[in-house]
Amino acid sequence: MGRAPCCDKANVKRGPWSPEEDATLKRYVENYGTGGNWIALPQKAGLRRCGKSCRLRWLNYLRPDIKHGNFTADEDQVICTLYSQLGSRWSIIASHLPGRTDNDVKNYWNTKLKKKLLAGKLSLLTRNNANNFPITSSSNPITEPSVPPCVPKSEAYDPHQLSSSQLMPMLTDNHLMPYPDHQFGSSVTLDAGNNINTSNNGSGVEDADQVLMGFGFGIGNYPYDQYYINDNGALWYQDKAISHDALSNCCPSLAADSSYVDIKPQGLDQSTVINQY
DNA sequence: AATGCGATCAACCGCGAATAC
DNA sequence: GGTATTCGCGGTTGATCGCAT
Repeated sequence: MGRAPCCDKANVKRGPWSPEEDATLKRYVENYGTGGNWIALPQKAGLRRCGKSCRLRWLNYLRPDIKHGNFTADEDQVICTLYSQLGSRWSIIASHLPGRTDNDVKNYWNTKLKKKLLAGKLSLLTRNNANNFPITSSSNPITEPSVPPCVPKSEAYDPHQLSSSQLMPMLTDNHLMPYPDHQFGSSVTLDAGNNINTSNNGSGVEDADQVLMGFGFGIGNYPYDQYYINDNGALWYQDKAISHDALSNCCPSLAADSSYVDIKPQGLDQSTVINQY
């Protein structure tokens, strides 16, 4: 047996809302509220609409203090930063932008912001703005390292946009050190205070684009799905760490960052790096 | 002026989560 | 504890608009 439909599709109107319908819905919600039941609302309000349609119309268009269009540079940066850390959690991203709806942010990202980034016209995740969000690590940093914020600590860092062809040489075996016992993954959750928490999920798998974007590398199609970047800037792929030499070749200012952990000459293993730095 | 096409964005759909019974 | 109902979310669709040809 399939899922019961939320309304009688044959008897509800679909498509764009008329000004009269908008006025009816607005008047009803302002006078009586939703009553905690969107499904029953259209009948009470005298609308031939599905309850879900009413809810969407109210939340995305009619409710007070909604802003449409004209995203600012600051808002761009917030969206990029949070997307790099959370992925397509549009409702959470929108909650950091007063007056913006998840639908608006999603549309803006899909139609404009993504293209801006691909064209290299927008920088991603500086350390300063990364620290503006209430992101905390929820678990033991040794066994369950956090992913975001995954940027080095120096204030002098400028985000880089690297093409895949620039990045790939960093990720070849010639530049990697093997640590076969360690693989990490993470998940992102919200706590009761609506703070973003990251934690290990045990899978050892990350979305490569997401973390690389968080590191300032821009969007690309990287054929890698297992890596970890620690809070101090050590960049790992699968169970290996990228060498300082490799990083110097394609991302000099990041390699020059004094807080970047160059583990190769020191012969450190991953847990030591995480413990010490 | 007519047509084609890409960009935009409002709206819909289906699913999982949360809640009610 | 199980089932039904509702909510909220993210992915997708399709109508509309503006621009190029």
